[in-house]
Amino acid sequence: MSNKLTNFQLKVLKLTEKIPLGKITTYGLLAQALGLSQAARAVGNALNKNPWAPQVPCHRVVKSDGQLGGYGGGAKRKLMILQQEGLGFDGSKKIKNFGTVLYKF
DNA sequence: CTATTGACGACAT
DNA sequence: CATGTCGCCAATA
Repeated sequence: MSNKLTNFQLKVLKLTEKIPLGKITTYGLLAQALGLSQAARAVGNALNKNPWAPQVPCHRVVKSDGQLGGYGGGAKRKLMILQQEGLGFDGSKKIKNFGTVLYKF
């Protein structure tokens, strides 16, 4: 069982798990919640290894400008899931009412 | 320990 | 508004 998670990963996954249905957050905000305001990249990497997906809604984490960002199963998958959760998209690339659906810690 | 990589962010052009 | 460049952080080889 070589699935060993670092402390950093655990923190990220834990916060991600708290994102309410129908809302989203950003990699940067997650990083800030961890005290690392500039570790957005590292956060994305952590979610990429998410061992408990989709139990941990990593699909609710998007980029700071309202774009989707990436997803382990493919960006398309992420888009569909978010739509199912009631989120709207602008031109199929940006989240509608970004500021409104954005969940802040 | 050093180098490379990657689901990012901010700014410049 | 679209693209490019630099900076940041953690994980991995």
